[in-house]
Amino acid sequence: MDYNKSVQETKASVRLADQGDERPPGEMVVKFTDTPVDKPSGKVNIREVARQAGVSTATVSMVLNENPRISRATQLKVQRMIERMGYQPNRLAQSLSSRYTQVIAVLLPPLRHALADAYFGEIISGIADRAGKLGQKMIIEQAKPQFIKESKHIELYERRYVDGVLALGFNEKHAFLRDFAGRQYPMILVDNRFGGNILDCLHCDYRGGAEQAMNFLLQLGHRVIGMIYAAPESPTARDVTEVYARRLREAGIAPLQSWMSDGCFTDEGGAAAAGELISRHPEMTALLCGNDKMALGAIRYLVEHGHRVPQDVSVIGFDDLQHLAYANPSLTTVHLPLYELGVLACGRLVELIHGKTDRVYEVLPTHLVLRESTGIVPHRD
Amino acid sequence: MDYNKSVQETKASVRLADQGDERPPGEMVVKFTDTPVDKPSGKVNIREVARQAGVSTATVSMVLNENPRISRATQLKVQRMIERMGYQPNRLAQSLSSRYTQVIAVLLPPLRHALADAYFGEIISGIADRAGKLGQKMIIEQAKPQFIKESKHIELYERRYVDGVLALGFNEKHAFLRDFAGRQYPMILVDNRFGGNILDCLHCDYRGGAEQAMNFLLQLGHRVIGMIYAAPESPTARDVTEVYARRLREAGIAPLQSWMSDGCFTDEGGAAAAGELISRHPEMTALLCGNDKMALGAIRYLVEHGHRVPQDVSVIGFDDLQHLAYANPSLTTVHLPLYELGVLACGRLVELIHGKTDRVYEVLPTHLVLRESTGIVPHRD
DNA sequence: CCAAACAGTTAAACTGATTTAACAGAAGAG
DNA sequence: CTCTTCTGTTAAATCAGTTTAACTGTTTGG
Repeated sequence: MDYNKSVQETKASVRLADQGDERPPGEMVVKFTDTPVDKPSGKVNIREVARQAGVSTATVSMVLNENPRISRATQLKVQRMIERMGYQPNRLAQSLSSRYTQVIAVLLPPLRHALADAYFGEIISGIADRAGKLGQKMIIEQAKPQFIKESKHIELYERRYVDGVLALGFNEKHAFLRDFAGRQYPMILVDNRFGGNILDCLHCDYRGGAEQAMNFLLQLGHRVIGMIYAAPESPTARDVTEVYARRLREAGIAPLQSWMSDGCFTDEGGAAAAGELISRHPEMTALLCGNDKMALGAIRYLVEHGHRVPQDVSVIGFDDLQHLAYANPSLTTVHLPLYELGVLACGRLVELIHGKTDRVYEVLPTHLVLRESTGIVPHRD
Repeated sequence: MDYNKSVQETKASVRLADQGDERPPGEMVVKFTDTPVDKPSGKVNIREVARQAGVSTATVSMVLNENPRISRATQLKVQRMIERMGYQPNRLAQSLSSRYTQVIAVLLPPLRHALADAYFGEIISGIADRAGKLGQKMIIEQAKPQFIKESKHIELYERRYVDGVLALGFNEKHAFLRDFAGRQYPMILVDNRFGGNILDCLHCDYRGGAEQAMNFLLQLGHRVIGMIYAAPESPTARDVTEVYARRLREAGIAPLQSWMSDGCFTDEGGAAAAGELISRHPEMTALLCGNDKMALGAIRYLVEHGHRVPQDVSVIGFDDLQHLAYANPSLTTVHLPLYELGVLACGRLVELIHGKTDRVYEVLPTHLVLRESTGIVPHRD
């Protein structure tokens, strides 16, 4: 039957007038007006497009979604009409009826200014670029205690805000991550791993980076090497301290517990830790730092207290943040491919969302970048 | 319809149970006592809640939206049921029928790693915090050329992705901003203004900051003061150069065009510009820089080429980025209240979205932060 | 030549909320 | 003892899409 013929010319008022008489459900009633084909005023929706193109909304929807069951002729006809009317599908309606919101969330720890942190910024940059290419929008959310307490991380899915989450800067202490163990809600833990391999995750090769850094310091002749670590509950952070201790022992050096100090991943913490280590062990000639910020703080402390870097003390960081190449002295550091990590994480997450079931676990290679903050061990009498 | 039936089956509604229908009570009991009130399986939607609570979906919706027309008794009854069933309204459906998506977008310029930039990060941090408190989600979008060409910035509204946009890091060169002049789409230009006051905007008091910086340098005895600027198409950036030139003239100094160089807002650019200025004018004793990054680059160049900072050359930046207090030397800089700017911008945007019509235009106070990169003019023979 | 397979399209049933006009019942006014 | 007003609640329309079963024609196979 021709669709056009089945259309009845009915006005809204008419329709209301005869609503009493139990129309058979099969009969379709469509408003039909004699307006010109183009209707510049008012919002265009799929029904309007369908009417003007002389097809059903199902057809328009299928054209929109490139369903192969639509013939080339119909496809062109509808596409032209979409073009002419400047129609753009309402994505709320699309998401409501399809299974996907096309939005992912980036979850950050509740640090004061997490977004101003170059470490997170670099990863998010990668995520954003990839998300854009995959047609995903990205929302950013900070996991404040209140947020977790109210299970807002699950609400993100349940209320259909997002299809998936990328969690940055969390570790095994963050118990809420266990809510994702069932894989009911697509989530990838970025730049860390989780005990028992119960979560999908991706991280940089901190172990390899630490290995390179320690080899370099040992080659330069350093023996009394301190370590400014942070977040011992983080597996990747522990990787660094483990390699640090192992390489020292392998070099015939017995590291003391007092060679290590917690710098809390901050500049202030790094400075304080450096102060502690140097006053405990004035003979210390090198410091391995868990991130660039702490390294910066450490250098700041050392220089302020009359130790030259690198002539008296060498310092190595982790991260390779952009502008620290411009610090004075510029920082020798382990380069972490944070941008690439973001890109990869986003891609993998979208795969998970679309039903891929393989456990995500990848480790991205790192390498040492030599700059000015390291030098050969000073000769002392 | 089935709604009425379900009302009768509900024990809670005693009032309704004995109304007109004259059914034998046995029948009602038999029918539905085997269905527990809680239905753990399957998604709960508003219809399910309404049925279990013995009310209509309209009532549940009104309870959800705290409509005062609902009686206290009904409100409590429904709220308890919502609690019991763990119901959470689908926000896609809510947004589809209400006028609001409860999402705002942060639009960033197409810089390589804009998100890793502390300047943007600080503002976004403020936006995120405020947005969270106002129940808004925040999506982040980079305005690549392709994005603008395809009018995706308008699509954000038309396809109901967002209710409003905060534009960061744009200036008068960015023609797409004119699309917002009609105020049809709520948008606030953050940390800049736009010719003819045709856009809502908020920015820091660059003029006042520049004034303080110049006064300080002049007080220290500096006469030959260079300026590393950037983005001359940006009104707020021009504020700084204008004040720079004016204050010099007011101090009886005639600044040359060659005292200024473009540093492109980057470390590299700052270093290059410093090199240019110092080689053109070896007698230069101070540099005013348009942002902290360029100041950092400039210091780096100077130190590398045997100029001591601040003994030979003083350097002042703009921004007051967190970690530059830990640089060596630490940076004297004009503090911009970027976090607060973000907080305010978000608040104002939400007001616009909710129909406020006053033109937004505010200027936030700035102040000079004294650190180590500035000192009195060196004595030369 | 008839039945089965196939291609293209549509009607109708979803998705899950909000909103408005209508309505029933109680209270207050005359 | 009516008539009006006020309150609280509901039915039904609406937002704007997707999806599926069913329904035409048209080929193709036996």
